[in-house]
Amino acid sequence: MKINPRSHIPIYLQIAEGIREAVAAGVYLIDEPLPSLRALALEIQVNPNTVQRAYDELAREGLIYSKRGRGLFVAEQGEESAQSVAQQTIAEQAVQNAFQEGIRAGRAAGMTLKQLRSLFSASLDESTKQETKA
Amino acid sequence: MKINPRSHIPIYLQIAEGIREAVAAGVYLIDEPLPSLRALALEIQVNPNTVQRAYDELAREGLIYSKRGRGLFVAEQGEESAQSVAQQTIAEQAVQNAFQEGIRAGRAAGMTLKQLRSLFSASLDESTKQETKA
DNA sequence: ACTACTGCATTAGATGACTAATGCACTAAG
DNA sequence: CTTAGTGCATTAGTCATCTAATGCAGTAGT
Repeated sequence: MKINPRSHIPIYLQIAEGIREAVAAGVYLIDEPLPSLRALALEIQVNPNTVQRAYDELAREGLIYSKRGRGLFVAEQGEESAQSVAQQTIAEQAVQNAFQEGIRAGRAAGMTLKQLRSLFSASLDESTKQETKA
Repeated sequence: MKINPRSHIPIYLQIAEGIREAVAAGVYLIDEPLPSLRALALEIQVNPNTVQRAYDELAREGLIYSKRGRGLFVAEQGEESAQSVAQQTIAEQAVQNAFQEGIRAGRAAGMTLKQLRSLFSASLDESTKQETKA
């Protein structure tokens, strides 16, 4: 798993995404153990609490479950859930943060919801254009 | 001007919006003085620095200009800018920048356009909710 | 010059998000 | 029972954002 400590995206969200992708890819199977807090923390050179927070996030999503003293495991609906939601929740946080920042700025500037929606569509068009010239 | 100190929207942005609306409504005319920092601060029961920050924001947008020792004044393009474009040019860029950042992050994570639109709607709901609480 | 107003700069306090340090409680193998 | 592993709770440190306290510097009327 690759972690960028200098990213503006919080480490715990990067970790969560990494696990989510791995589960979706079938690296960890249902009811099989995930890397322990300390093991993963050691691997990516971060505090176990940060890994814990990532696992908390995934547990809140129902992707995994934990047994005290045992370890962390992929939940029943974990794999499919990870596949469908997959890379949605890392962004669900990061993307929504960006969106809300824009919304906040817009509303503070007196924009209506309609205007904001219009701007979003325009932004979407802009982005999809640029995508083809890569 | 109505200010909600308990809103999640920073006070200085609320003030900026209030001034912007007033300028757009023709309450303050071109090259006419705006309320002084302290006067406005006293009126809405807030620190002059907070008002200053609001005026800084508007000055950065080109809506107003300041003369040290004299006061703050509506810029030439201030009124029209506030009416038609203002909330749709400078602010538009800021908003679109935020949106596109979110879109970029989302697409990098493999999201579809549909998912992005859904997330945007969710963000919009979130933002409008928090606006009314207390 | 004095005075009373301006905007502005510097500094500090309050709050929230993120990460780390440390220790507790539980489980299982020996 | 001891031990080495587990997850988890508590606390603290760091950083950015927002707001306030205070003082400086410019302008104009008297």
